Amino acid sequence: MQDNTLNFFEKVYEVARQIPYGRVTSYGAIANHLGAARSARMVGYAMNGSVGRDVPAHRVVNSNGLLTGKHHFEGTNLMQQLLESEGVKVRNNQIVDFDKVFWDPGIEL
DNA sequence: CTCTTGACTGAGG
DNA sequence: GCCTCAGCCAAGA
Repeated sequence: MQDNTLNFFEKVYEVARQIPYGRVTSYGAIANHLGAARSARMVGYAMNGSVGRDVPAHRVVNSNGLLTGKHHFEGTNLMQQLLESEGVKVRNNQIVDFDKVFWDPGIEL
């Protein structure tokens, strides 16, 4: 499905959608894989449109493993619940074993 | 075209 | 370890 008309947003969706169960990644990692390493903010920005798509935005966090985007979810801890539901432990809006659950699109892809 | 905003990141104190 | 500053790029008004 390599649509030649892949927009920046859609590219982000494609990668985020491939995040395996119980794994997470960072905006920079996705952006880097897209070739726009300096566009990590755009990745998060694109996630705003991820609602209504098959994009598990709750699996995407910042480089610190902090759930920066939890405010964009419905509840106050919905994002955390989703992660914990997948086996990802979260502590104070931050992923505990971030190094272990981290998923690098440039390595496993 | 110009300005603002933003779910980021890395470097410096 | 914590806080602050600057750079980065894309979309919307």
